[in-house]
Amino acid sequence: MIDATSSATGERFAFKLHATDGRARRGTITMQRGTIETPAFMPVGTAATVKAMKPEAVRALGADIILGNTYHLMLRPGAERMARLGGLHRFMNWPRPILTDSGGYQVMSLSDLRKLTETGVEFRSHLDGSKHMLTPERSMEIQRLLGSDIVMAFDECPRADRPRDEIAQSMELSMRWAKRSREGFDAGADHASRAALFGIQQGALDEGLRQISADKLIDIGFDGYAVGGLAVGEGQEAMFGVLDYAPEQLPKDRPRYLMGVGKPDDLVGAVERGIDMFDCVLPTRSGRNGQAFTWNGPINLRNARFAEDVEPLDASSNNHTSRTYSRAYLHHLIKSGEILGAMLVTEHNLAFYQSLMQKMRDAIVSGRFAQFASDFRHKYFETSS
RNA sequence: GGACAGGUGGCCGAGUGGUUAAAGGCAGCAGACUGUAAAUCUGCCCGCGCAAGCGUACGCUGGUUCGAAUCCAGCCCUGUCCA
Repeated sequence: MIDATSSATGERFAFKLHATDGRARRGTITMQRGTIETPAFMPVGTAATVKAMKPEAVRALGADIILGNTYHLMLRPGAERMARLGGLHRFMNWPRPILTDSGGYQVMSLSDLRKLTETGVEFRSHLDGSKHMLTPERSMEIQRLLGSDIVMAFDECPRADRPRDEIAQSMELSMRWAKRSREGFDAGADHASRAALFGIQQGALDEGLRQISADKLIDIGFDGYAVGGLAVGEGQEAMFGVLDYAPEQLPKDRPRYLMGVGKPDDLVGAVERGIDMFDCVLPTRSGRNGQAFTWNGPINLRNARFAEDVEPLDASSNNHTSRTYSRAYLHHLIKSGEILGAMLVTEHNLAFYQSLMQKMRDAIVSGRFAQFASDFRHKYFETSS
């Protein structure tokens, strides 16, 4: 039984639902390093940094939790070294909760550099070609050495366009790995008494496979449940199709985490369907590439139309950067390859994402989520500003 | 005045007889990015045309040749050096 047991310094993991509106949920996750207001967006900090952002600035924008990555940190600086340095939180000066991905995504994204077997995955480092074995047990150990608060089970994230029998086999493998992840996590008793473990549902676009996967995960028992294997090229319509049933296949009293999603309109549609947590590289990566998210849709600040646009990105924002620097200036910085351009647009995008989550949380509490979603889409998909 | 070196598409710069509307880079104009191998990647980039295609192009003028950015002559210009 995976209960939200207390330890000496407070609750290990507790999820409380405060309000629902349709299928949308408003809740709070309480952990020793802090609370997480849901629906939550978690900025991605793969290599012990939310790129172009100081951690204190990430926090100031409203993030309660960020992501780290097992695979990348295993290669550099190394899990054992990280442990000697006092763990990821101290290392990067982020004292709040950190969720670490298990390396499962790299099984797909680095598919040319790895060999997959029942035991696990042998990676050839994209940095120096050295060989590294990642198994469910080793992934759990690395995440323990990092000092992760929310540990993700080690899974295989297949492309959604694979044939059904391949998807089925992959899902079954991920479920066997989920069991081994559970056992590996529990073996690190001291860490397990402070951290949480999430399972990851697979099954691509197949409702039956998704159900089997959910049942197996529930049988193993996790603190939270992720919907994995989406936003990997299937398109929003297909993704929403899965989200019409997948969240309800998972326990109501546990957080549901949609991994790797997404665009602002993806987030709205997913919250609408019962998702509580998200992470995505889009606000940070797009920020570095000159794309800014606005309430009137995304804009590409490289475009010539912004060269003399004195308007800020969002005059109504409570974020200083968003309402201060002109589009013309950001256009100039991005086109010039100046570091500050990446920093400012990243900050704006993260502020926009956190603001979007805050608005969704407020809308759920006040029972007007459907109206909010409708208004959001109306503005977002109108002709852009 | 003389000796070398050189003048290529917005810029830099390959190309030394046909496969060249002319490599590559930059700049420019767009697009993409979803558990980060990404401050990255892709497309367009002489004019007209939806296109097939047509027209104009490698300092200028003339010549050699079936064919010239490429060879020859004269001229103009730039750089370095010598007087």
